[in-house]
Amino acid sequence: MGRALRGILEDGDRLTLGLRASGESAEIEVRGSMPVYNSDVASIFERVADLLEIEGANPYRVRAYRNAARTIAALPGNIADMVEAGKDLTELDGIGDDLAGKIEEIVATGDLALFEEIERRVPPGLAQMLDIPGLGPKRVRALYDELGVTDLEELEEAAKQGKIEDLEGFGVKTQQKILDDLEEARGKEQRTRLDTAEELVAPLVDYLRGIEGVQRVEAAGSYRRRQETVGDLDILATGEDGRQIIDRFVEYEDVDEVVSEGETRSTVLLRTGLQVDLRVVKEESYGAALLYFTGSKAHNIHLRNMALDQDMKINEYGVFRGEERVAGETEEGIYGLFDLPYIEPELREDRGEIEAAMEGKLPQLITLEDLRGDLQMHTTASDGHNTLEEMVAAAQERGYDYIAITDHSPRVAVARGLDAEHLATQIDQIDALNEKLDGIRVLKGIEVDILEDGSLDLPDDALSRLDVVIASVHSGFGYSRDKQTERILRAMDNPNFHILAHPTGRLINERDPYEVDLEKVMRGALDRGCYLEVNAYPDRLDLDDVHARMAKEMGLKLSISTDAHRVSELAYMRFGVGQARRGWLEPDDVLNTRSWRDLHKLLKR
DNA sequence: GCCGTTTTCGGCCCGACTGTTTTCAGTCG
Repeated sequence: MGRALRGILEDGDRLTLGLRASGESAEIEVRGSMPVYNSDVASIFERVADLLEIEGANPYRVRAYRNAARTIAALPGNIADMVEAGKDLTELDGIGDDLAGKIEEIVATGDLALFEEIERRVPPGLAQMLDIPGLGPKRVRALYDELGVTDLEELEEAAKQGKIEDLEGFGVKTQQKILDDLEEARGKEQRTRLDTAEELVAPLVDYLRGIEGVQRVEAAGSYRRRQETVGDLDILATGEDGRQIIDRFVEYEDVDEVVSEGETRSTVLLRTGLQVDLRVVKEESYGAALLYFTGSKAHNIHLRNMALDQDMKINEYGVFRGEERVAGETEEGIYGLFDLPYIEPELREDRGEIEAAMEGKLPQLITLEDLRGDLQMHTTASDGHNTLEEMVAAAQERGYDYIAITDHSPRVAVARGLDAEHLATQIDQIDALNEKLDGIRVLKGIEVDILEDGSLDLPDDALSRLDVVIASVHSGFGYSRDKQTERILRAMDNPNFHILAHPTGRLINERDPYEVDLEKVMRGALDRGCYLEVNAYPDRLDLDDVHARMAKEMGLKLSISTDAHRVSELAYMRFGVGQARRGWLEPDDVLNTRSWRDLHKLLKR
């Protein structure tokens, strides 16, 4: 097995499954069948970049590896399949002849000779030291050269012995900070889910707006781009006296530690450990600062390069031609300078949005208001917390034209799934309810389990009575990619199957997606007249943005549904819409933007 | 290592804050 991939596979299911399938030694089985994923290639390139940087290599060469890693990680399709199909990899952003060759090498061998070569010169443990805030490539290099530190353990040892403070460019404070950060890293922090971030942002933004002299406050960064998780919160405020605003900011009651504070920016840690960066600019720079602080970094760099081509310069204060300030009040004004329409924050990932804007081909992104119904929710009949009537009342309040009630099937025993008999009872209840209702239609549905062999967990004659059949995988997460893919396609063969729910099964920060060939699943859905779901539940967001876009490009329509288990969760729709927008989806790409009449036609197979 | 309506060579985004520096390097976003 490739050395570089060993770390990735070690604790995953793939290795175990390979063993089970063949009964042979792991070495042979894994080498013969081991697929290479985009994340494998991206992670090798990232690690090469880290080590090259520590080595003091040309920074632009380092950047080339990072750009390539980013490009590959964001590809909807599988890079190994592209190699197999003989596609020209140099057509990808930031991939030239050299990197194309290296990708082919990784796909063919699972490994990269260059990577092993660098690892012989630079201890690989040094790369982890880059994750310590305040330690960059130069300092890591110095720690290695001067003290012989090669990994985090030795780093801690050196700091405890007080060896670091004596190094040139280091001091007592730096040494103590390293110790503190190592301690904190043991608490294992991860990125914060978007819904958690929302809870923290709202009161903080309120507080900032209440500070004297503050004109505007906006949460920017990945939060504004509606990324599924945020690494930190970037908040922009406008006002004349930055120092005064920052003095009040660091007094916010939830601040645990002030990392830095200056005239225009400050970084603090909240008690949850979440980092918050506040940037204060004058009102005239609002647009430029919002653009800068919203990112993504790649989007900004792209724009700044366009500015350079036209002898202009973009920074967080405005756009300048020589000394003259030519824009900066609004984001629209800055985009307008380049003859571009406004680009929505969710698109700003440098995944082709600037090119699309130039050609006038930006998508008209779906909004919350476009949705006319919600196609997945649960009631007390299975594992929901509210009754059928309560869910319907809440949906009416949201102004929906229809909702689908989709309780679990029997297989999900913990959820007290409905058998055919209980389902029949619910069908009668819904029929009776619809008689009385005005302005909303309750669709009879189910979230039926896809069993191990790809059959569905309820008899066809029960399923055929329903308006909407959502099917999903709740077991057999460890199946091989091929087996999982076949299982799902087989389930879709059932003519009652409408929508595949949470298609990868991932739980953000908790469970990785199961192995499945999504492209094949999507192709299969297209062929059979089935659809996939963007599950809006903030722990799931499944499909994610990249795969939602992949579906759109294949012409496959998706539903956006909350999977609500209580009335309050119907409001999760905003998270699903955020992912859909990041995936470039327009109203027409989404099933439940349609009237029930039109949706009903689409569900006929 | 990539890339090209000015370039196949010579560029490659830009500024704030900290700590250790006495004029700035390193890091970060």
